[in-house]
Amino acid sequence: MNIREVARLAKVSTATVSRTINGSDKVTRETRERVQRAIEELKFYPNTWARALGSGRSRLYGLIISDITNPFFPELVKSFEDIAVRHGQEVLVANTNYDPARMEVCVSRMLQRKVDGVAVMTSEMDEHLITELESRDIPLVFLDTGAARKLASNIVVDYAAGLDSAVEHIAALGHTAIAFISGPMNLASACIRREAFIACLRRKGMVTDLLEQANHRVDGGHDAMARLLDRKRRPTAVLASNDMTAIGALGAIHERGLSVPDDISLVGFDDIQISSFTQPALTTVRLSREQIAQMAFRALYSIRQEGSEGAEYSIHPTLVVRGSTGPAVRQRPRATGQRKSA
Amino acid sequence: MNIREVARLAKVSTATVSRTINGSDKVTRETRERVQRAIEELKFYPNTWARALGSGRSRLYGLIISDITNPFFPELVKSFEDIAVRHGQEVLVANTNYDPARMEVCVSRMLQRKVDGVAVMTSEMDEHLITELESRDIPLVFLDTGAARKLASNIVVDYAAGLDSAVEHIAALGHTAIAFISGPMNLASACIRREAFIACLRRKGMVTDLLEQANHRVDGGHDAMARLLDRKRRPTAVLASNDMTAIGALGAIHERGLSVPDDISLVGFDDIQISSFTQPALTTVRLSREQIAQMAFRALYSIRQEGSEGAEYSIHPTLVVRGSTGPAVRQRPRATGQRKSA
DNA sequence: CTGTTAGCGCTTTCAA
DNA sequence: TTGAAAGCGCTAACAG
Repeated sequence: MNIREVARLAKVSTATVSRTINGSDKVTRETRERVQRAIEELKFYPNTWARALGSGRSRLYGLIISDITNPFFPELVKSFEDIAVRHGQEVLVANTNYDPARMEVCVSRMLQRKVDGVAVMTSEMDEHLITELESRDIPLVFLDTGAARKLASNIVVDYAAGLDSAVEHIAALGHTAIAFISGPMNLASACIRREAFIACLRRKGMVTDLLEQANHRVDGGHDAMARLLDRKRRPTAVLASNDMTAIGALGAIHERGLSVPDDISLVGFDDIQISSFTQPALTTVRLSREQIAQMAFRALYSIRQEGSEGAEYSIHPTLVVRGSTGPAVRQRPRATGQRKSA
Repeated sequence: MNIREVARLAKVSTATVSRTINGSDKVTRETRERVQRAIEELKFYPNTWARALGSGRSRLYGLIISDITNPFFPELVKSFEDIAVRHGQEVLVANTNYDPARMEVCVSRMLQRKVDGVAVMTSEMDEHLITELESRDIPLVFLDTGAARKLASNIVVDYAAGLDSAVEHIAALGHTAIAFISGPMNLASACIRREAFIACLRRKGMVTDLLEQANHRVDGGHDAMARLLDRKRRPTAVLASNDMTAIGALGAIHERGLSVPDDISLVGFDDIQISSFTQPALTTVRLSREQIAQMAFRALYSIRQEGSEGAEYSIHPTLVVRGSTGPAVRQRPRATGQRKSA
């Protein structure tokens, strides 16, 4: 069944059916209604492929992420999909699995499906693949990578502000021995967070020797925390580069029979779902995936549909105080009474 | 740029280019190579829609899930996508958000994109929408819903076997007061799990009065566990209908100052990622999403590409023993030494 | 083995 | 406002 059958039933030309489908205003209300009745009667769904072929737009956006099983991404994907569908577009999700080589496959998939734009929400990217996309006039949007160009926008996250608020919070609670467990140093965003932390502490005139590196996963956080606990100078507060790391750290602390936040305060970054369900719930810096998704979609949409140029967008993470942070003064006898601080 | 340009550069007809692209064996090695060189030189990516239009197959499979932010689904999606891409197919993911009304939108999206098959991995489905899909000869595969038909396969999970192994394990540890926190009773799979538990306990001649209902989310598990702990007859072991519920229960137990597994043993269901990272790590019944995804894809693929009929597939969950289960005899002095049982 | 050509279902000028 | 008809890029049947 196709547009011709609808046309026949409605006694109009295929062009008129097409116009009706596309909401053209050059169709009499009467004709439109007749066509619509025919469409419903035949339960006709226009073939999107044919539409794409004819019109040159696929109504499809590509979304490249690292790994959907990384808790950071599902919300992002969901929000992106939501907005896209609301705008009558579809989404093609592709995982790179943190593997630059797979990035190639992803890009080729996007190219074959002739997407109307690609949101690259990962850092495993290859400059030459990006060029590939750009040379085909495909609008792009990045997360914290590169600069805005003619057809490419960039969403920059103000990590520094996020880290600052976390350090402020911790410092206000009287902590001075503050540690940082970073992510892998080959990841740009992990470096930025680490640098922001160091800068912030320096500004406050604090020592910044309590640094450990991990891998942004639970196991890495666990091991890094164990190393911190083995130091002569132990931290009384620990910031982690992301929540997964913090959750690993939490486990390591518990294993030593220590308490959070009585013995050690802990702050994460991202605010993934499970962070509200740990024991205690994690104080963390929220990086709104919904906001990122919205910006990313708008960025692509405005370039592709509204002819705008690429722009720079910025996102400010915000501190979410929950149960894992408390005063540094645990020596006091009434320390246990200060457990709940959220 | 299109197939014609490639043809021109390679000095062959478009048909030959097409054949080369599709790996037809009726092309001389020499010609094929010439064409391939042209393709690379022009960085030509065949337009998938035109291909779909011409051939009648979109090389696109639909995957309908409840909610990508539910930890059960990401792995499923990823595995499905992996297999699909490996077979040169693409995947269109759609979330119903547990809302039968949104199921309609999902189905219509699938229809418009002319997918080659749909994996319906959720239970919010509407019989008439399924009919809609079936009437268009779209291969389907369900998870625990309906029976196999001409163009529809069904993957059935042997919940009973899974629950059995969990109860066996718990019983072997000497527990007799075993509770079950079920999922929402409007969810078919939740009912099956609950019934399987009851049946299993009956078979062992145990009382089955320790039942609570929750919602398959962390908060529900927490509250249900709290209610169990308020009972005169307290359970020494608790099985949860899914891991989220168990994680909520874990929190509730800790809040009362009780220990897992010393005071209460806990078993989950599903084996989602975080379950290995709770404190203690959760003993649970693993329902392999990878297996589900593989079966689902194979089911669709064999119907669509190999002309098979719909079939019934079955999956057996398996027990994963970790730290949250231990002997019921916590009165013994050496109880603490038995903490780690994984 | 290769080329010619008629579609696939829809969009979009261009006329009417 | 509507219709006729020429593509969009590719596939596949048919001819050679």
